[in-house]
Amino acid sequence: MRSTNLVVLACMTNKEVAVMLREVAAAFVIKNENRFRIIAYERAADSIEHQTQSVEELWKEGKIKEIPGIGPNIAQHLGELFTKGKVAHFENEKKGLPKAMFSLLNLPGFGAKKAFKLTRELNIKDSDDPFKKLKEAAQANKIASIEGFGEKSEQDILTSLESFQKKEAKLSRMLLPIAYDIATRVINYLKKSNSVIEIYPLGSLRRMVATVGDIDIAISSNQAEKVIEYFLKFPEVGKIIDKGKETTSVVLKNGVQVDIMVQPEIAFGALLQHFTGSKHHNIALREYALKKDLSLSEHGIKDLKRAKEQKSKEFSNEEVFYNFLGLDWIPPELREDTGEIEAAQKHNLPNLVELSDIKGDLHLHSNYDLKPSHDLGHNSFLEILNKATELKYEYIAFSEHNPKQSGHNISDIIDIIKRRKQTIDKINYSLKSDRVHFFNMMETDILPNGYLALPKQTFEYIDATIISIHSSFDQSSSDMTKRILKALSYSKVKIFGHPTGRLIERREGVNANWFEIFNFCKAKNIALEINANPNRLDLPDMLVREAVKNGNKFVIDTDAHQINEMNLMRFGVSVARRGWLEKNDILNTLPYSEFKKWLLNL
DNA sequence: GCCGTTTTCGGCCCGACTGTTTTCAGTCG
Repeated sequence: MRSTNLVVLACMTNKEVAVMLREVAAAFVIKNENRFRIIAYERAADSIEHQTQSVEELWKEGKIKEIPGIGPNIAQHLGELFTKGKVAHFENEKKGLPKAMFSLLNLPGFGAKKAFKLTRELNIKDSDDPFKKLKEAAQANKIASIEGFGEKSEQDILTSLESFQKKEAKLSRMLLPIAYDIATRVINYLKKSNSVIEIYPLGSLRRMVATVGDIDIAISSNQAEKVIEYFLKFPEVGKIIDKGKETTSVVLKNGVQVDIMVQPEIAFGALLQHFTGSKHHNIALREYALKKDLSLSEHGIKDLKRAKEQKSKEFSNEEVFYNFLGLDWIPPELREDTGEIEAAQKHNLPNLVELSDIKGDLHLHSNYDLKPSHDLGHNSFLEILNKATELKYEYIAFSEHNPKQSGHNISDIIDIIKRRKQTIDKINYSLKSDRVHFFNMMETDILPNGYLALPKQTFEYIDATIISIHSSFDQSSSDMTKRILKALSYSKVKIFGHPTGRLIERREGVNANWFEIFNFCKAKNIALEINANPNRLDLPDMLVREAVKNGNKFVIDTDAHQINEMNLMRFGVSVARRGWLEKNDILNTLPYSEFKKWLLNL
C-alpha cells in the first residue's frame, strides 16, 4: 500500500515544545508579567516534557487538554504551532528580547533575569556564539563589575559553562539498573553499621524512574556523625566532595556521585517523603494540605491556624505522615501527581504487583542457530531452563528471532522452524516432569507493510508468537497504526513485544494511535509486553497506565539474550507498578495451567 | 494562564542556598 501523504512533516518533539513554552515564560519574567501566568507556562512545559506520548499526536487526537496544566489558551497556541509551525502570540511576546538570552537559559544557575542582564550588559548580539562571548567576558573580568555580580559569580559562570559543555558530551542520566546496583551496594554496606536504623534511596531511584541523575540516600539514625564516618570508609569511595554533620557527598571510584543525608529517627518520615518526590507529587500534596490549613516541608507539618506555633510536627515514618493528612501511604512509584492523592484519600490505591508474583518469562533468546534476523542469544535451552529453575519460575518460553528472509526462501524457513520444534520436543521428552514448563514461541518481525516475517505455514510448528517492530520506525502515525493492526490480526499472535520500539535516551518510540491498538489487542486477547530490558522499559509506564484503564492485559518479559539478563525482571515489574498494575492485570502471574489456556487459546 | 471536596472567581508550594547585599533577589529541587 502506498502512502497518500506526499509530504510528511516531522513531528515536533515534546522537548522542543517544552523549550518553546519555557522561553515564553522567560520572556514574561523580563516583562514583569503576572507571576502565576509565568508559573502556568512553566508547569505546562514540565508537564509536556513528562508525557511519553507525542503531544502533537495527542493534539491530533483531540486530547491535548487532557494533559494537566494545558488549558484553553495554551491548547489553542499549540494548535497553531502544529498547523502553522509557529505561534504569533509567542513571537510577539519574545519580540524585542535578544535571542542569545534564550540560549543562556540552558546554563546551570541561569534563569531569565541573569540571562537577560548579561546579554544586555555584555552587548551579546543574536548573531554571536553567546557561550563563547560569555566565556571571553568572564575571562577578561568584565562580569565582576556589573551590578549584582561579583568575583565569585564570575567564577561560577565559568564553572557553569564548563559543566554545560561536559554534559552535552555525555549521557547525563544513568539507566535505572546501574543506579540501582550502585545504591544497593552502598545500602548493604551501611546496613552493617549499628547506628543505622532505617535506610532508603531517594528521588527518581526510589520511584524507579527509567533514568536516574544522582544517587541520594536517606538514613534514619540518632548518631549522624558516626554514620558519616562509617560511610566514608566504604571501599568504593574515591573522593570526598563535602562533609557536614548530617550530610556528605562523595564521588565513587566509578565516577558516580553519592549524597547521604542522616536524620534522627523522630523526624525521618518527613525527610524521606520530601526527598522522594516527585516534585509534582509534592506540589500537589502541599496544595491539598493547604486546604486543610496545613503546611508541609521536609521538617514536618505546620498548622497554619496556630500561626504562633514555630515548630513543625515531626513524623518518624511516611505512613504516619500521609495518614495525618487523611491519606493512605502512597507507594513511591505512584508519586507523580497523576491521581494518586485522590485515590489515597478514597482508600482506592491499587494493590501493586510484586516481583514475587511473576511466574514465568516468555521472551528469551537461546543460542539455537536458526540464522535469525537479529541477535542470537548466548545460552542453550538447557542453561536457560536451569536459570528459570533458580528463579523459581513455573514456565518460560523460547522466543528466538525469526530466520532472516534474505538468503532463505519460504521452504527453507519452514524447514528451520520444523527442525527447531523437533529439538525442543526432544528436550521436553528427555526431562523429568517436575521441572519448569516451557513453550515454543518466536519473536517475529513486523515488516514495514504489516506482514509478518514468518510464513503462515510455520505456525503449526510453534505455540504462539511475540511480534515486534525492528525496522522503519519513522512511519507516519496512520501508516504505523495500519501496519501494527495488520500484524496483530494474524493467528498465533499473543504478545505485542516492546510496542513503542523506544531506546531510552537514544531513540524516540514510534508514533501510532495507541488507543486503536489497545482496543484491538483487548478484543483479540493479545497481551501488551512490558519489556524489562533497561534500554527499553517498553511499554513505557504512562502508556501502561492508559492501557490498563482501557482494560488491557500485559506480560512482563526480560528479552534476555543471556541468562544473567533474566535477573532484570524487577525493572519490568517497576514499570508495571508505575503504571498502576495489579497482579491480575499481568498474565504471567497466572499459574501454569491457566497461563497455558490463555497462550494456546484453549 | 490554570483549575475546582469551601471556589466557574479567586486563589495559586516550600525552604535552602548563594552571592550580593545591609534586607534581598534569583535559582534550584
